[in-house]
This record gives sequence, C-alpha cells and structure tokens, in this order.
Amino acid sequence: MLDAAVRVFSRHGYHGASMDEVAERAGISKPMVYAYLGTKEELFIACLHREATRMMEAIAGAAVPDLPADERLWHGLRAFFGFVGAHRDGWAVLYRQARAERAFADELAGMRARIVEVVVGMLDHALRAEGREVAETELEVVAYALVGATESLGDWLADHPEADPEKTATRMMNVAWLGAGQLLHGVTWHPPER
Amino acid sequence: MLDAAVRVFSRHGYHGASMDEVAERAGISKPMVYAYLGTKEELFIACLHREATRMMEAIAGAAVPDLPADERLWHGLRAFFGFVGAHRDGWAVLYRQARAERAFADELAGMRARIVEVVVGMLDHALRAEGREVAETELEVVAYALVGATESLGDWLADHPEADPEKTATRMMNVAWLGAGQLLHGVTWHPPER
Amino acid sequence: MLDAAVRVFSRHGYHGASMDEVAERAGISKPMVYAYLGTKEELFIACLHREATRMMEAIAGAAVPDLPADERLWHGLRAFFGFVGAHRDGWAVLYRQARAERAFADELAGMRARIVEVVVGMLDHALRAEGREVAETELEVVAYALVGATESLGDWLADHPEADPEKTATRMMNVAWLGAGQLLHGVTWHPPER
Amino acid sequence: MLDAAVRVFSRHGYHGASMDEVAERAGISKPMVYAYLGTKEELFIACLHREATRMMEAIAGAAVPDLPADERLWHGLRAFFGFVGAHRDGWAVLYRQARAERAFADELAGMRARIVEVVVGMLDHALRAEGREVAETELEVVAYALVGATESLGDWLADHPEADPEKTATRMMNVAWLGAGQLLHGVTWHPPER
DNA sequence: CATGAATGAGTCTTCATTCAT
DNA sequence: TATGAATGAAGACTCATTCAT
Repeated sequence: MLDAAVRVFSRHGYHGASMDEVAERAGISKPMVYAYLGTKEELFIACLHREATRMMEAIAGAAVPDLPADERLWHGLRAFFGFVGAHRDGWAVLYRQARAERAFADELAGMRARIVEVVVGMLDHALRAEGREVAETELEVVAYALVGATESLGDWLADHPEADPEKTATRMMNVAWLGAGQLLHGVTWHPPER
Repeated sequence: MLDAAVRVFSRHGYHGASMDEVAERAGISKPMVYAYLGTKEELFIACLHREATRMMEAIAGAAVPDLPADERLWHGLRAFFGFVGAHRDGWAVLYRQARAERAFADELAGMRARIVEVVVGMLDHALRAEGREVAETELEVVAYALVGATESLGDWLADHPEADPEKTATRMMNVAWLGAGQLLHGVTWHPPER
Repeated sequence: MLDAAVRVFSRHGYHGASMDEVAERAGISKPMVYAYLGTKEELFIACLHREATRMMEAIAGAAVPDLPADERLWHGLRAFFGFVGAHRDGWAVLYRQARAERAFADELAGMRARIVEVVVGMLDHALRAEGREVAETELEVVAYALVGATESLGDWLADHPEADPEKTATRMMNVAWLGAGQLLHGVTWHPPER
Repeated sequence: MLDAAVRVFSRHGYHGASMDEVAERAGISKPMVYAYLGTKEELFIACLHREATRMMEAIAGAAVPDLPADERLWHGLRAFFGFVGAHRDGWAVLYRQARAERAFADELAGMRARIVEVVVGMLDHALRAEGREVAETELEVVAYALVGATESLGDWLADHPEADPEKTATRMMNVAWLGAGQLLHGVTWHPPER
C-alpha cells in the first residue's frame, strides 16, 4: 500500500497528490487509507520513513565497519547509487518533496544526520589511523559536503534513467576520496593573502 | 513587488503561499498581481529567475576568467556563500521549493546547467594547462558533484544563521579543490578488483 | 448496552456521537449494535424511550391518584426533580437532543402528551371538586405551561450539580401551585382595557 | 443573507443544514458565505445573535420600565408571543438547535441570562413596592421557571400555526401573574410534614 | 453468533482566478 | 487603470452502514 503512495507522491509531488488517487492506485477505498496510515501528512512520513530505512539498510549492509576507510566508502557509495538507481521513482522525489515542506524537515534532518554521523565516524577513524585529529565541527561540515554531493549525484541519476549507477558511484568516489584523501594526509587549502 | 512574493514564498513554501498574501504584502490588489506577473506559477518563476540572475551575477562578478583556476574557484565559492548568507531567506527556500515541483524543473535545470558549464570550463581549462584532457561527460559529472556539494552546504548555511559564509566557503574549497586538484594531476581512483 | 449509548449521546450529542464509540463503550462490536438496536436513529429512540419510561414510572409511582391535588402535584414534582438530579447526565441531554431533531419530535411529543394529560386530569379533578369547569383546551395550555416551566427548571438543575433537587421542587411547587391555586378558585387575569 | 441561513437551519436543523443549501438559498456562492460570515458555526451564531437581538428589542420596546409590574409583564409577554408568532420559523428552531449543541450554550445562556435578569428586576421591584424582600437566588429560580414556562409555550406556539399569539400570551399571563401575584403577597407554599 | 475490514456518500473549507465597476 | 466582489473546482476527512469470515 505504501508502494502506491510512493508512486503517487513521486509522480505528482506531495501537494499534487490526492488521497483519492492514492486509494485508487492502492486498490482500496479512501477510508482504509486513513484507517491504516492516517492523515496525508502521516502517510507521507510513513513513505519517507520506509524509503529512508530501506536505503540506510542497503548502505549499512554494504559499508561494513571492518573494511579500510576507502573500501568502506566505496561500498557505501555503490550501495547508495545502486539503491537510487533501483528506486529512481521513489527516492529522488521523496527527497525533493521532503525538502520543500517544513513539516518534514525534522524527519529529513534526522535521516541525514544519521548518514552524516556515519561519514564523520569514518573520516575520524581514518584520521586517527594517520595519527591526525580534527575538530568535530570541521569534520561535520566536510561530511555534510560529501553527503550533499552524493545526494546531488543521486538526484542526477534519478533524472537520467540511462546512466549507470556503478559508474556514477565511481565518479563520486573519485571526487570524494581524492579530496578526502588529501585532507587525510594533512594537506589543506588556505585562502590566498589579499 | 517581487520582493513581496519572494518573502511570502520563502515563508510558506510555494503551495502554502496564497496570492492574497502576496498581494497584501506587496500593497497592491490581487488583479494587479495577475496583470503584471500572471499566474502563480509564472510569478514563482519570475522570482526564481530574478534570484538566480542576481546570484549568477554575484558569482560571475567575482570569479573572473583571467584568474588561475584555484583562485577563480575560490572567489566563486566565496561569492556564492556570501550571496546565500545575505539572502538566506530567499535562496534556500526558492531552491528547495523549485526542486519539489515538476513545473520548475526546467527553470532550475537551466540555472544549474549554466553553473555546471562554467565549472566544466574551469576544469577543462586547468586540465589543458596541465597538458591533459578528459571526456566532457566525465567533467560534467565531476562538476555536477561539486555544484551539488556546494548547494548542499548553501542549504546548510541557510539553516544556520550563526554560521560564517566565508568560513563555509573555505571548507568547501578544501573539499572541492583538494579533490579536484588531485584529479587535475591525473590521479584517479579505481574500484578494487573483486 | 443502552447505558453506554445514553452516556455517549449525552456527552457528545446525537450528531457528535459516533457508533464506533457507542460500540466501544458498550464493549461489543459495531455490527452487534446494529443487530440489536438497528439504526443510529432507532438506537437514540430506544434510549429516549427507556429514559422517558423510567421517569414516568418514577413520577407515577409518587403522584398516586388518591392524594389531594396539591399533594399529588408536590409528590410528582419531587419525583421529577429527584429523577433529573439522579440522572443529570442522561435526562437533560437526551431531552435537549431530542428537541433538536425533527425525527424525534413525535417521540418527544408523545412523551410530553402523556404528562400533560396527567396534569390536565389533575387540574380538572381539582376544578370539579370546586364545582367549576373549564374548557379542555384551556387546561391543556395551562398544563403545558406548567410542564414547560418544570422541564426548564429540570434543565437548570441538570446544569447545576450543586443544586438540591428537593429545594428546586419546592420552588417549582410555589410557582405552580400558587398560580394554579388561584386559577382553581376562579380568579383570572384579563388584559387591561386599552 | 442571514434570512436564508435562518430558513435553512430551521428546516433541517444545524447539522442537517448544508452550506451548499444556505448558499443556494441566499442566491450567492459558497465562498461568499464563508467570506462574509465565516464558518458554519459562526454563521449559526450570527443567526442566533440576530434573532435574539430582534426579540429582545421587541420585548424591551414593549415592556417599558415605568409601567406597573403586571402591565409590564403583560406587555412583555405579548411582545414575546407576538414575535414568536411572526417568526415561528426562525425562533423556535434556532432555540431548539442552540440547546442541542454545546458550542452554542454560552450564546444561549447569555441571551437567557439577560431575560432572567429583567424578570428578576421586575419581581424585585414589585416586591419592594409591597415592602417585602426576597433573596436574589430565590427570585432567580422563580424567574427561571417563568421564563422556562414562557419559552415552552413559545415552542408550542411555533408548532401550532393556527394558535393565536395574543391568546397564548393571556394564558401565560394567567399562570405567571396569579402565581407571581400570590408570591408577591407573601403567600408561600411549604412541603407537607411527613 | 460475533467481528474485522471495507466503503459510498457527503461535508466543510480553501484558493487561484476573473468580471463589472 | 485598479479593485472589490464573486466563483468553479477540488481536496481532506468522517461516518453510518454492511459483507465475508
């Protein structure tokens, strides 16, 4: 039943979607939709939740903690793009929709916070292995940027059905790792003197 | 009058905004809003357009072509984050809103295409200077990732009024340049053999 | 089971009450409610009926015919206010609800007619004892007024949990009897000449 | 426009009435109804208010304070029944409807409180003229009973289009005044010793 | 016998959009 | 030109009522 909702939301957007259509597509009557999942808002949150959970599981299952940092990142990215590629419909739109409505900000923020946290952990771990240490906030911003870049490519992927998820993951890995790799080695960039 | 619209759209989102409120905030009557800017959709596009133009101008004005690649990127980023910091209200929300509605996809795609194109040019130019060459598509994806990361941090900045735009720009530069720098030197990453 | 219904109706009103709540409060399933008592309307009528019957019985049991008129009235009133005081919840609301819906008008009219008839009989009996006689319609209107006043005080009592039913009965008796008493003695009032 | 609403509410009751019908009967479109009078609830309150005001004015205009108590009462009653007779449709139903819904209790209570207050004042004035004095609460209850009886006859009148308002007023006056008259003279009734 | 599950029908309410002034 | 007034259309949500189990 959530499948139907996800499809409808992804086709017409949160506001464009009508509960009538959700019900119809799900093959049940409107009151049932309300009985099972409550309000339109709650329904959307449920969708968001399920997709987020699935995605997180896909990633977590791939990026197991005992791999070296680069491989872990790589597997994580591959899982992510693989997921988006397979759920083009669902993910990108839920993501875009969720960003637009204040009401879902929390849900979304939580979801992203979990990912950022993982990435921060990954970076921190790798840094310590190099005998270096960086303030948490710094790492967070870097992680945020990486996640953002990844989401962005995910969005791009969702819009390009012909694109290959694996290849996209490789490209992202290049950008992310070579950048992160340099940072890990203590190379940093500074604004030029004025 | 667009100012009023931007404010209203940014407060309540595209759908949450009512033409009544736009008119009231603009101090004119609703039929005038329609006379001057047409449909709600057109109005929103007009807002989007203006903000995009302003932003592009701010960036273009800072990232002049005759600077070396890294400085050019740096000034561009600084201009971008400066703009977002100064228009927190407007930018992030217009951006988020625009992503949510299919109707604005084109507008948005165009706006982003222009930026990606610039970044691609920048990378290409720098590569040639190094005597190297890379397929356009490859560059595009990298550029896309960089732009995505930047937008993402822009979003983050818009949500953190206390954050410093300049510092954010520096962080982004680190992620972007050190990664891009490596790429420019021909270093690339490959998926591990299975 | 009716108890549950009465409670629900009295809390939320006829329209505000949902069959779901009735069923839940009664501890049975909705189809059973329908099986035993039919439609919501019929259910309400059943409630009305039971409450009316109980009340009539309480009054009839107290106002036995072989008492002198004033004592009979007094005992009737006392029984009435006693009943309302003890069933504050049920009575007043059923009464108010029933008045609002055309569908229950008949039921209610019947119930009141029975009381009015009793009062008319009482007055008539007393009048005849005084050797006087008055047109039936006249008596009916007087009876109607008395009943109305009584119902009204009943309502008031239902809204004032701290008030004493017995005292209220006494007050009503004062109004009713002194008025009725005068009438019984042939004293009547006429509109002033213009 | 309120006329239309009153008519619809009186025909179908508060719940049975649909805003569609109100709009249609008023000859305007639904959004206009909402623009002018807001919510269904507010609309009903507006009706209630207007009818109450009109009625109070009718009564106040007739029962001028400088008349002797009985004449004042008489004129008040006549005005009341005259009003109800002329607005059968409106009054009775508004009154019945208003009683049924908790939401209107306040409005109604206020309206009745004003009347009771007037009657209390009238009784008090008359009592003092007789050199007697009675606790306010006592008077209030008596007044309440009188008002209730009157409302009740009003209801009866509303249901009997063929009945004569003037005659009804006379009857009510008989009940009210002879009763009140006795009370004024200090005659009271006491429960029999057990 | 009892019920969980299902629904058709209908309500209030809102808003983008446009005449007539 | 500018607007106050008006509306068609649509959507979320609820509930009395009934099968199939």
